[in-house]
Amino acid sequence: MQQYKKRTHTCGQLRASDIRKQVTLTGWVDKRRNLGGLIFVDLRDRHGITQIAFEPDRSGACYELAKSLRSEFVISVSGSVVSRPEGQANKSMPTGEIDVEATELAILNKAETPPFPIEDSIDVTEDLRLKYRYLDLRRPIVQKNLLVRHRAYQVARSYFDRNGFIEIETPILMKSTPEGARDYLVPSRIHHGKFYALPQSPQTYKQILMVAGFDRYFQIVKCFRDEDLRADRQPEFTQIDVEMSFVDENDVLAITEGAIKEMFGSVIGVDTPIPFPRMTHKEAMEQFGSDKPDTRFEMKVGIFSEVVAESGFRVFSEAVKNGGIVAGICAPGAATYSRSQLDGLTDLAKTLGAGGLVYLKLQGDSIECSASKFVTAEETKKIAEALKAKSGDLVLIITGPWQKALTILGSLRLEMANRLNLIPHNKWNFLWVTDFPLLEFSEEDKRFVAVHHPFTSPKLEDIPLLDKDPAKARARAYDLVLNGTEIAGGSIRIHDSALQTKMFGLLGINEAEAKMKFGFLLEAFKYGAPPHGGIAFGFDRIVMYMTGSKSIRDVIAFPKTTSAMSLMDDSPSSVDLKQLEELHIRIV
RNA sequence: GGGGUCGUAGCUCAGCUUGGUUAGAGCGUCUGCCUGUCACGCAGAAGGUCGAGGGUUCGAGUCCCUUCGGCCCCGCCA
Repeated sequence: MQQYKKRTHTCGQLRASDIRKQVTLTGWVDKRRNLGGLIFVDLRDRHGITQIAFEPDRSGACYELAKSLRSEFVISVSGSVVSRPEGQANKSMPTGEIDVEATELAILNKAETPPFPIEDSIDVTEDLRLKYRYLDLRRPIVQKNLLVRHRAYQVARSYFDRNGFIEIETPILMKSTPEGARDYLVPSRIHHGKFYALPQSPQTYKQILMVAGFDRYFQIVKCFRDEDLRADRQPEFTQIDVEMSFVDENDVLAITEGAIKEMFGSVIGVDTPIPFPRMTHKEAMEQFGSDKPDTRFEMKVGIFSEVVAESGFRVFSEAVKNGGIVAGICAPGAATYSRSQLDGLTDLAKTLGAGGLVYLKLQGDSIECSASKFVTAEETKKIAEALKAKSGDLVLIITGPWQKALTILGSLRLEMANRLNLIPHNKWNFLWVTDFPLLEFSEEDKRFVAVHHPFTSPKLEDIPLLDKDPAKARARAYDLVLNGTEIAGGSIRIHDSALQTKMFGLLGINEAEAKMKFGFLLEAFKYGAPPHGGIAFGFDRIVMYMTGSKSIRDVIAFPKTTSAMSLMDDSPSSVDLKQLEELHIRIV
């Protein structure tokens, strides 16, 4: 260890107005340029870069020491701020008008050559960045992302505080509950054979906080889900969790809109007009083939089942007869697609679960149909009209059950929009999707499962449907969508013990099981539960959008790979047998 | 669980189709020269378990099998 001079300024701070000041800077050697009799060093900290000049006649002994400097050495440099010679200013740098002419140099730590350069535009594989995350995090662009994240935390906290919300921490070690995502389990040492779970969300706790009378709660909180990963999904992620008492949907939506407006406005200067447009789940599906529609571009889905209900083409008529739909999208200007491109789209549709893909190519007055043997010219004309297709367009048609056919079309819509470059990247399209179905039938489990979660209230007018036709019941649930990504979701909850018990029954959870798994909540509801509802924001995704990142990993300091590994510290990892014994666990 | 794609020098990649001298390039690194560079310049050098294991073959970076890992997607994600 050595004594060294503490910095008087940061590396992004000095300007021409500081000339003749004696200063000390500390930081990392970003670049060194040894011109023989003169050495330049770019010194970097998180605030910026300042050029240090070492001249033999003025710098003396420290010039000799400067010869040994290499990339990423940590140094402390003292000297005077000088103006650069005429014509030598670097206009692309904020500090580019000055140099610090060194008179003292202390090497605080040497460094090995990093496996990749510490700069914004690097071309390396992501696993390397993740393995050396501490070096990746030195890169200005990554630091900027985390600064945006920091600003977003602060704005969110301030907003909810000002609006009367109370920040309360809920347990990380909690009871494992059925329903929903797979839990991460934590074995109990004290209680033989028993396990905690890490929260998928603080859902039950926040509802109980409402029973406790806290009225308005929020928390910026880690959630854990042991499911497969994606570019926008990590096993542990951060939510802004919100719950309010004595509210309806409009109250929650309004608070959320305020939060989003403030966050996007004050963190990245994007003005978001509120209130956001609303669309029912049915509308979203039937127009965009998605429950999180990207409305930055049109190419809406069109359903034309009635046009082809009597078609001689059995694929069409049978689909309608079986209660399904025939629908399509119109890709503008894609009639030039080659056979192999169309085969590629057909393959894509099939991997998404379609039986096949029928297409129409419109060129001039003629319409070429891939099923022209069976589909009449009259029918193709009507289909083209239904989708408002023009000459030069390509129509893609999918048949099948409502949900499935529309979902596939939704994927094709995004695929074609990407291929045809139809997505304007400067738009911020926020959108509420409401009136989700309450339940959906799980073929895997042969029972109904909650679309949102088991505590979501049905729409009041749909409560009678719970007995007659549960699949038709709609939920008091809402999702906030930004440019085709769900960034928040919530609902008005059930606050009545009897209705909650009924809901569990519909989900195939019998009374004994409900009591065992959720007894504490049902019990709490018996002691004066206020009507309540809330929402949770996908914080990482929001920051991803704010920073223009392509992956959630770019806005998380220490993310995991798509196989849920941390390459830097190599977790998960094996543990000592002794640890397992203490936990009464054996690996099989 | 499934599909796609990638893995060769510190890094980014070429070589693989059609097996055959000593596996190449750029960047970086190291050494020398160089007093106004900022992608410094010039000259030279070092640097490889071709992800791992097995197989076919006289011979494998190249062909086959298995496996590990990265990324994207489907399923999954109340």
